[in-house]
Amino acid sequence: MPWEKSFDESDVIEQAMEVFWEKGYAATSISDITEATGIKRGSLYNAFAGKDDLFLQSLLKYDSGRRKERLRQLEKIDDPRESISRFFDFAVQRALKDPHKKGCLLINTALECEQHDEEVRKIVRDASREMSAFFEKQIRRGQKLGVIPSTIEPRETGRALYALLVGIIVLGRGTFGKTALQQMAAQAARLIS
Amino acid sequence: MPWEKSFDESDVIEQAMEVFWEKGYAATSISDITEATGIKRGSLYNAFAGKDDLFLQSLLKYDSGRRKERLRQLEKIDDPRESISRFFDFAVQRALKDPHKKGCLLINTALECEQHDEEVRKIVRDASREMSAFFEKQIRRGQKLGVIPSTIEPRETGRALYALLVGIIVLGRGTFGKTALQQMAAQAARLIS
DNA sequence: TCAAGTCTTGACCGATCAGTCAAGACTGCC
DNA sequence: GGCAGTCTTGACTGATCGGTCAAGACTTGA
Repeated sequence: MPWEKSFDESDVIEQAMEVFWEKGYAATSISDITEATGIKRGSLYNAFAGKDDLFLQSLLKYDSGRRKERLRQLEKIDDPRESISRFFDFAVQRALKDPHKKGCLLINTALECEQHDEEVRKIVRDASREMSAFFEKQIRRGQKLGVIPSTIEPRETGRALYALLVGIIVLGRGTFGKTALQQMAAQAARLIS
Repeated sequence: MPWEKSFDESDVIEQAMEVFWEKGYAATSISDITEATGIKRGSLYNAFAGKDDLFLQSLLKYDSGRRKERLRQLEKIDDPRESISRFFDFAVQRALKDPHKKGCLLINTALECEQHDEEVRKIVRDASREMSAFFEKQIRRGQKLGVIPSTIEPRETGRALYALLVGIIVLGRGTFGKTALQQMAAQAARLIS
């Protein structure tokens, strides 16, 4: 039998993801990725179909390994108000901690959608819908539990919470500092009270 | 005296702006711009220092000609609640009308800040601060007029309104349709009541 | 009429882009 | 040991990138 690959494809995808995340798809070259991973050009093309494919794999990994995983964790929290506020806190913390201010790969990708094919766009679209559905679900749960007023419209407010979150993540990439981001995040609570 | 330029620099900047706005800085080539404007390569470099400069001019024109102009119009409106809601309505209308779903050039640029120099970053940062200051000012005005509750914190809420607006503009670029965007925009009113 | 000076044009530059490929390195089966 | 088959490597491709430049077109003042 043949020679085994000298690298783990999943590791390479993870490292490529970091590069795409930081620089964006258009501004990332294959050379950037070979430098970041140490994998030589030919080996990279032996393992992946091309730049598109590498990006797609990166996005899929981000979507299932980070976004969906986070949703799963937050859904475990008993108080839905807390699961909502924790989401905002996490976004603020991540923005403050990340020295590269990368934001969210899915949101970054949404803003360069023109450059991608339908498969990538669908991932972004589905992720977005799942996110606002998460907020909607938490609101409905809170209303059943009696901790969120029944006058609140779950769908409308869920979508607004998601838009607010997206705005905070975008503005966290440079413009605003700790205080401002925390103030924005705190206002989320007012949308569900 | 010499030969006059056969084109209006301001027109060229306007057309270049459209290209940068639609495709982003990294994905836009000089050839894209020569095709869009009809100006030959050499003439373009005779009039502008390079791609960076052309982008800077485009961004400056967008910032002063569109963003600031819009703020000036909205500040004329008597009822500050209406001037706020009009801003959200405008963002939704623009997203629905624009077939290219370009969003906002300043926000798009904020997400590719790594590729730009300090001058561009400063424009983006200042614009962002001016935007949240606008919302804050309208809230203070509304409180003086007695149409916005005095319990609302102007700075915090102003910033949240801006984040919500940014989120709507970003999500307007593909993911959500008319109904969803209008629902998000409608929730802005709940932050100031 | 012509010299001075700017604008236009398209060929051209080196660098870099995404992607290819042949030659050699290596592993495991026979 | 040797063959089959895959992986690695780095040189290579043609296309395109941002940017330059010399030659010609044109306008104006003298």
